[in-house]
Amino acid sequence: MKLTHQRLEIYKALAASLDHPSAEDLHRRIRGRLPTVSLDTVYRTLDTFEQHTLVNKVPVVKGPARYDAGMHPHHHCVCARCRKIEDLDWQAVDAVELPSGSQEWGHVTNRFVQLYGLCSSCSKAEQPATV
Amino acid sequence: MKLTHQRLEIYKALAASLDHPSAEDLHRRIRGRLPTVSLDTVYRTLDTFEQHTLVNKVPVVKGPARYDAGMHPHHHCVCARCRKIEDLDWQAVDAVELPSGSQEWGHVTNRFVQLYGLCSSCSKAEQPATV
DNA sequence: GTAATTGCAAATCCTTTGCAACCAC
DNA sequence: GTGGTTGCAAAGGATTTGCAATTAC
Repeated sequence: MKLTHQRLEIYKALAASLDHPSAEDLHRRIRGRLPTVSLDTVYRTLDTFEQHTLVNKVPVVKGPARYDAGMHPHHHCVCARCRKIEDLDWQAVDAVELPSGSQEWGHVTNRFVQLYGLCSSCSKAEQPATV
Repeated sequence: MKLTHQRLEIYKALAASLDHPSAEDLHRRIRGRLPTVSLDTVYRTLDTFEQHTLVNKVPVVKGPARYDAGMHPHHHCVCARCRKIEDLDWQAVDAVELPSGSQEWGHVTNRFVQLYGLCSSCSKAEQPATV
């Protein structure tokens, strides 16, 4: 894998983020340093990183895919209203043995949990958006 | 919520499915009975069902959203290669208390786990697709 | 009768792809 | 030098929206 300016900036921007940015978020964030970088390069680069297990794509029900450079095992809190995604460590779950059914299903490479609900700021707001 | 033919067929088709179909899958499945139903009605109807907590949208990293009419708490096994999604009961995880961090985050309404990997048929195939 | 729902078409959002120029190795 | 990578533009897939006609209540 070649080291290009674009890849370096994209990786640095993602690693510095705590908010699980989308490809477009990252594109915006690196434009100051690399004004000519294109959005499709960001997409391609994130794909490449994912294949090399440098980043993770976070599954979402709505809107653009979100990315995460923290590769230690962890989970997510997802807000149904503002779509904020926050990391969560939950060792009690990590420690639970895989259920017997999973062997029959196939070969599990990783598990992750999403806690779904309303973040504290959205809890205060009156009209929760739908999932 | 009005009961229309379209809604009834969509709900029946989803409830009869074990494979977590996409909107387009469902559209195809009900066309035999309702030849004029449109895909956008399927989307709108699934949205409506979701707001009434009759169905769940399953978060995916790639491809169209998938739906699930089983509303009892359960989890999913997701194949990285063929994108098959299978239900999984895992009471050991359901029993784990929410971590202390989650209270600070906000109000958690539900939790779900994805076991990610290769299903048994894809495990036998040689070249796993990327996430 | 009335407001919600539908089908159609078009628009929008997000992501991917073909291709020629470019750059890291 | 060469093959992988980029930027551009255009295409593609998934989903949403405006609107007039229709339907459940």
